[in-house]
Amino acid sequence: MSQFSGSQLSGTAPGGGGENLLFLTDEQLRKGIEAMFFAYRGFTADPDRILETMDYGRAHHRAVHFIHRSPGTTVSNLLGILGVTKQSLNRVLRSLIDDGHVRSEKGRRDGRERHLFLTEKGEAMEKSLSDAQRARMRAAYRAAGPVAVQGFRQVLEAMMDPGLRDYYNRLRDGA
Amino acid sequence: MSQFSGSQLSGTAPGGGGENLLFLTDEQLRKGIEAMFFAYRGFTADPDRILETMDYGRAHHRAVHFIHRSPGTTVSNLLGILGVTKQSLNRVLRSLIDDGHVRSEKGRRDGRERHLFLTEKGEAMEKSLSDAQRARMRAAYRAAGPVAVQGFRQVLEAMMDPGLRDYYNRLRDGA
DNA sequence: AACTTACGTCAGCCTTGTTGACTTTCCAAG
DNA sequence: CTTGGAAAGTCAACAAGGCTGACGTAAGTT
Repeated sequence: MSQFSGSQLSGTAPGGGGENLLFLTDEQLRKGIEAMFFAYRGFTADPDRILETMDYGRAHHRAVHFIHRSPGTTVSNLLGILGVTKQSLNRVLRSLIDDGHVRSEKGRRDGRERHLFLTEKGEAMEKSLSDAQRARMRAAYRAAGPVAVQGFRQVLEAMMDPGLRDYYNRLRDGA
Repeated sequence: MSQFSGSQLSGTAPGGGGENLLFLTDEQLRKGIEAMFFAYRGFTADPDRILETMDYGRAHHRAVHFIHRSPGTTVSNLLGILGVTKQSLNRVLRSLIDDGHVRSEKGRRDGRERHLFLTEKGEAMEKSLSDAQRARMRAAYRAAGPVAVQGFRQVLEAMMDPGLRDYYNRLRDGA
């Protein structure tokens, strides 16, 4: 019915030479804030359900995701990405290593560093988690269409803190 | 430089009559997942900094946001939106009421219900929190442009759980 | 009168974050 | 070679914010 009431989203200034001057009312921004809140709930819901069947939490998922993404990454690198203390990360890493999901390897160039890898078992777990999460992403992408997806990524990127945006882009361009 | 490497995002099937058949590789979906993760960090960073100066956390922010949004909402309504237990919400609500940020009013039609409102003090706090959050949203929206914003909202909406999407749309159409 | 709903609250538990302190290992600069 | 500092691991203690279970009370509903 009133599905088009959503298109009060934005516009260019009247008589404003077509430049990028948006009318962003507090209400429109509030809707965006709520969209982030509700969408993030959906975003984490599927993996959360799987995780709780194996005594892990979101913290484990995050670690596993980024170790999968950057095999051989170091602990301090991971600390920077995840933005937690080493004590907090260590607890999570400890249980992942003890359960045989993650392997920690002393650095050859720099012996202080530990390089982190997923074991076969860990890769399997990562796959089951990310399959669930990707399924929802795929459905959302399909429903919204390619143009929307492009915009989605642009806004999210603009929302990141600069340091993390750099990290994100490094991943993006394949590292 | 390689900013156009991001446009491997999606496409329609070759020879596929222009329908909505997207090529969504696991890699592309993974980028979306990471974008959500990093963007959400940015999204909460500013209010988090303010909250910690007043002994509140994200849980308080969420409650205050939705009470501001729907003044007079009931406890059980809020429980549904936030997806937490009443014990958990009550702890947060208790402190907000004790500190004079929230007012709880016995329902006149149904005396079992408690209707929640922000006090003046509560409204002021809400404003300071949402000003910070909106500033980032506004910057991101400006940077990405109106078309991107439209897509951003579409994808997020498609990512929500159906129940929350309904709630979101009810808010959206002004309730 | 009996049942149900909405709310509040007590007690206890878990995860995941925090700080602070201390140790071991190891690279690198003086 | 020594020393300073970085990377990592660990111990202890604590807090926020989730959870379950149980119980009580007020107020509608049948």
